[in-house]
Amino acid sequence: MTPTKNSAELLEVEGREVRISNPGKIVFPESGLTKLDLVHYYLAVADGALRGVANRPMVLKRFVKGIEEEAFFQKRAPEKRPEWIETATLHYASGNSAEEVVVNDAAALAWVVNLGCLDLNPHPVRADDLDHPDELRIDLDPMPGVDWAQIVDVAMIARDVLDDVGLAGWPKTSGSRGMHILVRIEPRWDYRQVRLAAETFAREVERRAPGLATARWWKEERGESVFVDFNQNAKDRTVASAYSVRPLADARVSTPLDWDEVPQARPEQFTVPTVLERFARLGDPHAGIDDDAGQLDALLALAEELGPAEKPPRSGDGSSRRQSTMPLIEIARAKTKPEALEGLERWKGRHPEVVRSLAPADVLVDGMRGSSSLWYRVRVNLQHVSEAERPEQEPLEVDYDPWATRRA
DNA sequence: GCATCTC
DNA sequence: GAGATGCAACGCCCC
DNA sequence: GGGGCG
Ligand SMILES: [Mn+2]
Ligand SMILES: [Mn+2]
Repeated sequence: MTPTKNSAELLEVEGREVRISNPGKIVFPESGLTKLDLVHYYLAVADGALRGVANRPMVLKRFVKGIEEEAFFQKRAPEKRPEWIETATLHYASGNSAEEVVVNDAAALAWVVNLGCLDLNPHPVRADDLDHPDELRIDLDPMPGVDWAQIVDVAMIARDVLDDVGLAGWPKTSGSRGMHILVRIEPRWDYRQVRLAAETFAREVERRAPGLATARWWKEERGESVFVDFNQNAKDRTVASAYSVRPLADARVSTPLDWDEVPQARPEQFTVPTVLERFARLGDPHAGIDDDAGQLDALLALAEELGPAEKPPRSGDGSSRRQSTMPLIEIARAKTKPEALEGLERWKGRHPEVVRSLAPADVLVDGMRGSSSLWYRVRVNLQHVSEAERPEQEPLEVDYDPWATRRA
């Protein structure tokens, strides 16, 4: 008799057999959570987790060596898969397509967790209508330095705006630093229209909460505010779904809330162990999310009323680069964050008088996705520096060329 | 994590 | 049989 | 076609 492979666990889930390889493998070194712990978590909250992903194609984000190692994305469903795994084929403007996994039951949930999936990232459409989202997603992204209280303030204002345009919002922590508000809509509008509705919504939140929230695309225009990331509603963009475990040391969960919990909630309260207990006690606050579907007419009418968003100024010279609305200079590009920040410190040393007038949000440090690896860029917004004192763009403090090897 | 390719 | 490799390539807006 | 954004 051939024994089943060394150290695998065969689970029976709703009459289907799911093999969990390396069940004792540690996924979260700090909290000690194993693969099998995560399978048990997802099965315990399956009613809620499936409400977030059922009938939706999803991108697989696989942490096959735990959260400390880099994950990879996989759009196409593995060719070898149980016959009960459902899929949907997405088509792109390029002519390419991808047959993505659709998780519709607890067994499929266990199967994707075994593949190394942690957070689940479904599209805002259902498999039976891939061109018309049934979910508008309000993605509240705090810029650096923004505290939780400000996110809550923006969320409550967002709720007022939703109310005014006749829509119901379902709030959850993102599991990272921000919040998501899900809005169930009738699948009557295409991606372009849903995104326009989301952008209009974002502009209205900014109008009602100036300084707290922003709908500005360019980072240097945002300041210390909550970015209402309307672009998350574009085609081929996904969001971590309800009850997703995020790849942070404390195993935080994107946790559905009731609106009356929002003011008191803190993201770090909701982790795999605490959400297990909470779900057993309260069930899913989003249980009613599919009972009603809203209309985008009011938001699209407002879009018409407001007209196009303010366009950035034409670049005066002949260069084909966007001209920033802000006096922005680039300081450094480097392979690592410390290297980039050293460059920033040297620059500060040379311009002490300028540093005194900089606001925290005037220093922009971004991780950039290069051809293969990550690199870092530092920019400074000189808006608070008097024109006479503004240093010119200088040669970069550190100059890393992320394409150096491949361009040759 | 796993199928697949190469030695 | 052991070891290496691939697993995404988008979409949007503006020069 | 590329930069910036996610
Ligand atoms: Mn977000
Ligand atoms: Mn976002």
